[in-house]
Amino acid sequence: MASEEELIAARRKHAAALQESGERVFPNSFVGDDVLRRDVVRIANDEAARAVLPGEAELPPDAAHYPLYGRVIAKRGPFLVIQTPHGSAQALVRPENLPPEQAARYETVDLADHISVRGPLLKTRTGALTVVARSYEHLGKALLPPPAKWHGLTDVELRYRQRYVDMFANPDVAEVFRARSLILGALRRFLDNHAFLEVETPILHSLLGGATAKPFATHHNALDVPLYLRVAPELYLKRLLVGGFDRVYELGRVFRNEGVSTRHNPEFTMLEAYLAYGNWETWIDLVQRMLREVDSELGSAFPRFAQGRSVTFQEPWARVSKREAIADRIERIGQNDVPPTRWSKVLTREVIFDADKLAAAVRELLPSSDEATRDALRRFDTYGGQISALFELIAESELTKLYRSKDGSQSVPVFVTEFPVEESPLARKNDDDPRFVDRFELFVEGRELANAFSELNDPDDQAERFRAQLENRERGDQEAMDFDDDYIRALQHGMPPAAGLGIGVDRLVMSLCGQSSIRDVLLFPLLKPEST
RNA sequence: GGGCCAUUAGCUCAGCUGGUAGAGCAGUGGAUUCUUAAUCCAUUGGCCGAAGGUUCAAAUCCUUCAUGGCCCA
Repeated sequence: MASEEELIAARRKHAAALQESGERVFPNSFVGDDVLRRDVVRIANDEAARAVLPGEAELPPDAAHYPLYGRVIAKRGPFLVIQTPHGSAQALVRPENLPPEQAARYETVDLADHISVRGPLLKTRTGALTVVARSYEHLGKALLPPPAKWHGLTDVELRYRQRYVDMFANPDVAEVFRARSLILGALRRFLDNHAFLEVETPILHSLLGGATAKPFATHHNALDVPLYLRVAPELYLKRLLVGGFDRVYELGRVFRNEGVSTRHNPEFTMLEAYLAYGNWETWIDLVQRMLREVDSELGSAFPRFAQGRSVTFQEPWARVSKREAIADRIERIGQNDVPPTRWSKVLTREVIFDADKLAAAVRELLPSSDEATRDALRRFDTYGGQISALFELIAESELTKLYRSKDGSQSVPVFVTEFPVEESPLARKNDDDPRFVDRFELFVEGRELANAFSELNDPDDQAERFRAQLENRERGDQEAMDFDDDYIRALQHGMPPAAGLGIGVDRLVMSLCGQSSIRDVLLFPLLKPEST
């Protein structure tokens, strides 16, 4: 008997035997004592604490009994290994030491069942802690067989589709999600401590805005209106600045109707925070302090995630304009594996910083460029647009090589500034150079992790930008924003000078926990429906 | 959207230029009962992702499709 059906049949047979013994297959009367259980598991995994346990010979007859309950993950001789949220510990179960009806129930135990034992603690001959079962209780049946104990579950698709199995079969996986929870808590703690108010704004939007992205469309039946799942909470959060909340943040899900990849999931978690009476440079300071605090908290609770990382948050971060980054990238070819580029023939620092010379250089290289490069450079026919395109084409991928820690062993986070006004429809223009907006993006390990800018609070300018978005849409841009009349009205009531920050929380968790795929930091990443 | 790779027992994997499908774990029966992937003996278990094609013969070669992974856009 060993096809899947037969494996299940064997377990159902055990379940039936339990039932006949007078026990429920899925009882619910057990109440755990997690404080004591936690102690047991702590001692089991702490060599110094184990050392003082008595051996079986010196076990006093009145020794205190401790509980151990959870999922049975291995049977070794007379021992059961029991998995708990705090780690694993083992129990020594000798049927002859149990009341007969409990011994009979122990006969029905299968791997992956939930059980509980109570008994004194002792040190085995090999120095391991064991709970000597003086009582045994069945708590719940697993009707399906668990994955192989040694290899765990490695089939990636099965891991994502059956995350519940992945979590108990691969304890490292569960650890990432505990770390994720801590990171979210640390972000909240930092913002709460800096007078930010956590708010919740609508996820169902009737207008498309706050980011340029394709939305998911849905429909409200009773009102008979079309709705979108939000692509960003931005415009609602800024309405709150008008309303008089100086510092707000929202940590929540946004939805973008795009492809999936190692860096993209259609729903992902975004932190957006807004502060009034400050500007984008306020965020340069605050976001460094915030991420360093989060990093430190993670490092103390989960040291393994802080070790061997390719990026450090604790050393000074880099800050460069896109023009400087392009110039650095050209000038440092050959250093630290920065590769050559055909653009080095026409680009020098002088050319990059001169609109006319840059345009001439682009004209020179454009005809011999591939299609993707030509598309990128033609997207915005302006100096700022070309700077932005060149940054993405040649500099962005090299950031981790260009900006390093003091000893060169790790990359550092990089603030990239200088965004053309055309690609920042909600950001305030720079006072000295209106071709650009007051904005940065933060790159960590070459991935865009955060984005911040001074908020546009001039309603007339904002209305202009919305109109430009509508023109983009007429030219076929499916990601263009709607014209939001109510948002303009809000700005007309006066929004204080302000700046906002957005952080891709999933990408932050990826960097902090050393995970290379976004699916490894999402409990249930989007997959195509299982075929039947 | 493009390229490459994968899909064989519940899980993890072998299976050579084509010749009737294998192991470990798990399961079952027994032994053992201080083990650390427990051990020992015996034993069960397969639509070889799906559909076509080539062939005397296909897990193996070809085509298409499905699902997933990695890289690129």
